[in-house]
Amino acid sequence: MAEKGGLRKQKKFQARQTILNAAAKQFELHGFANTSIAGIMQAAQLGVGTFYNYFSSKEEVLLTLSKNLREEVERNILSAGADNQSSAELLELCCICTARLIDENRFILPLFISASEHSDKPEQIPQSLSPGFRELFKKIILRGQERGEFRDDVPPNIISEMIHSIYQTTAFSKLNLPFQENIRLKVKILLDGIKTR
Amino acid sequence: MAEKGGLRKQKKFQARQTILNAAAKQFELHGFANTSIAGIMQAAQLGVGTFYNYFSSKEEVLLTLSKNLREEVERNILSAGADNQSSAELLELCCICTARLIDENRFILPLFISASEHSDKPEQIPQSLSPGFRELFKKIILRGQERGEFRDDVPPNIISEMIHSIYQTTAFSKLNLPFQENIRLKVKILLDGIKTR
Amino acid sequence: MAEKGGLRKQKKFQARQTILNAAAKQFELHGFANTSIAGIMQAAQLGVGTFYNYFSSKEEVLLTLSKNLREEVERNILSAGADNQSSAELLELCCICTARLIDENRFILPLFISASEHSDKPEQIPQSLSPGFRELFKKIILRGQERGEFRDDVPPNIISEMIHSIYQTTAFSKLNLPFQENIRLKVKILLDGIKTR
Amino acid sequence: MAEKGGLRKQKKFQARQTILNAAAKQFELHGFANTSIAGIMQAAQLGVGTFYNYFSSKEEVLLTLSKNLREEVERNILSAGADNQSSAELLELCCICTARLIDENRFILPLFISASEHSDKPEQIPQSLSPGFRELFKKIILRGQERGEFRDDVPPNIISEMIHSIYQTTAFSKLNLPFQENIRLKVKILLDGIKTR
DNA sequence: TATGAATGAGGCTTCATTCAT
DNA sequence: GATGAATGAAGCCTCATTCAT
Repeated sequence: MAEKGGLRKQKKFQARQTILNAAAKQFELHGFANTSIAGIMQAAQLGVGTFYNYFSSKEEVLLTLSKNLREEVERNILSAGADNQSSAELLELCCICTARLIDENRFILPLFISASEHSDKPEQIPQSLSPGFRELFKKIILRGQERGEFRDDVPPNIISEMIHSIYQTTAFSKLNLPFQENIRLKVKILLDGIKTR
Repeated sequence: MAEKGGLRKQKKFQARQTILNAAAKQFELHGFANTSIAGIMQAAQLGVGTFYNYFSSKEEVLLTLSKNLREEVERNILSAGADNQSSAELLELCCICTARLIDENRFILPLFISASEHSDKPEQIPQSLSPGFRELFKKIILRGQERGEFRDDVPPNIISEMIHSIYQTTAFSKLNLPFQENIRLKVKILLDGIKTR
Repeated sequence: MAEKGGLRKQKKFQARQTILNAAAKQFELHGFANTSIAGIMQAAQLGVGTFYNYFSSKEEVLLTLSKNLREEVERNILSAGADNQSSAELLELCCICTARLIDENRFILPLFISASEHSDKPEQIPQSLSPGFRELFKKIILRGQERGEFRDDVPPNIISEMIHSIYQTTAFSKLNLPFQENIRLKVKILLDGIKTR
Repeated sequence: MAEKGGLRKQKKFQARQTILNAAAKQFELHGFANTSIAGIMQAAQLGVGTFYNYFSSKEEVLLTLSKNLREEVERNILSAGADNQSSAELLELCCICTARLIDENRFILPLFISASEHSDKPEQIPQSLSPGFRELFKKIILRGQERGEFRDDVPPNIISEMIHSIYQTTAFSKLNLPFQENIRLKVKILLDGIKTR
């Protein structure tokens, strides 16, 4: 009985996952606005109606996708932190680690940047990937400022926003440079810009 | 007869302008994707059909709006340049000037960033506001590198892309800080990050 | 004064003619349904509004064009008739003469055939070019029947309708045969079919 | 499950049929160009959107209607042929049989004749009903010419085109004569015109 | 009389959402 | 729970027609 329930739950979970994957794919291929629920479900090889057994809107799918990614990013970043490093080293480490994760899930980033513009229900869409991992950056920056490693004439929020912006726009970069390398260079400039001299 | 033609032309120009203004307003309020042509024309207090006497699509309106702004930005930046300044001063000046212009036309920036994602006809929408003013930034950066004022271990393209990113994302900033001040702080960090020590 | 009035009248007549010509051209190029009044007036190099100074609808233009052609057809046919010919010879002559005229104004024929199907106001469109020249054919057929030259077990109306049909459909013929020759052959069959043996 | 699928499919087929019938009716009543999709669906007592579950355009409906009829015409004609008849008898039989079928489906004929003129997408509309049944006529004519029953100074193509034209235009006849009788008389003339004496 | 900008009705099409099976 | 046909709101666009100049 429990087994059966478990199986059922698993099956349900499977369909949900199938939809999420199909949606991610379609979003990546055609963009959020140009992806219809019918399109997602066709890609998922499931009936249209099934969508509503799991989600109530396209926005919710996006939300879920982003939450998943965000959680993974955070998990990775948290596991990377160590205490005996300089704040600059720590921040660089975090930035590079984040770059790698984003690079492996590029499709989601553009979505976050612009999805709120696309949707009829912008209020349902978080402004960015940041909640969580932005916090982490801020914590490191604060640490650096407290230790006198980073300048403190600029609010930490500004700095973390600037890091954030690097990720957002580099995802669209037309320069002939790998994403992670591009990020690395920009982070170098930023770090030099905030280190106390 | 010429008078008559002139009057007509003037009125036509006015209507066009009315539509552009209404569109800008609506785009700003609801985003590009969520703005309908009917909505624009209602805001313009004109019939729906009139729209098509002036533009063939929403995309064309966006294009026009952006071209107008871009031209103004360029005009302003070009007139701002002086020769006896340090490259850092020059770059800062340009950045601040640009910030001011964008601040006064905020509606257009988000559009440029993400409009291509919104539209069924992305090919008709330029990727960003940059052509022109990005070039200017690059020129100043190069000048700085040649004079030994700026580090040259990072390609100028990367730096100008970074500047660009600052504008793009600051437009969405949720921080409790005026746009221009926000930009100013970030530019300060960036400048300190690229100045040779 | 009279001169002036005449001149004015002439000018008015000219504009009207310009519109008719432009309309004929556009009808020929794009078909009746796919031709807009704006399109006609653009081809005529005249303002849209001017159209309504001369016609009240596209249908009326078609009507006028057809009337003009019909009148020319009739004029030609009437001038061709002679009395000492056999009815068969006369009918053949008329058919060939008509073929020539239609061949020189091909554009109008397709219109007549299908225009009534296209229009919102079918009642305003004559079913065919026939009124007038169909009458003429009927007269010749009757003459032939009275003289015993043509079979009389078939109503003249049927025969003239059959002649009519030859013109209508041959205009669309995909066969590799000149229009007039094609008509000639069909008329030969028809004549042999109605001659008394 | 299979039952369910079957039931669904059946219902779907029914809806499709309903739309086709409604469309045929509307086409017949108002002509192809003057029939709107909304009109069709209103006649079908179905929602407008439902149309697009079955067809992608009015043109496709027409195409389907015509294909159906053509297939029926061909089926009937083919089953009518016998071998021991004279070519004239055979041709007459075919003509009358065709007349009957067309008479029972009058709406479709006018469409085929002129639909290409009506539509924005003429390339999608076959030029006429003929492919198939025109070929059949040609075959009979050739047979007659080879056996010396029909004149051979006129190409078979011309003759079959002439037959074709009879159907096309008789459909519009204003004469006070039943369609099939009208056709019969014309075919008599034609047969007498092509029989060798 | 000539003009052409303004208009809105009307057609087409898409798609999120519902609901009966 | 899975399905997919049905739906109609909503957007896009065209175009005949009007009217002020």
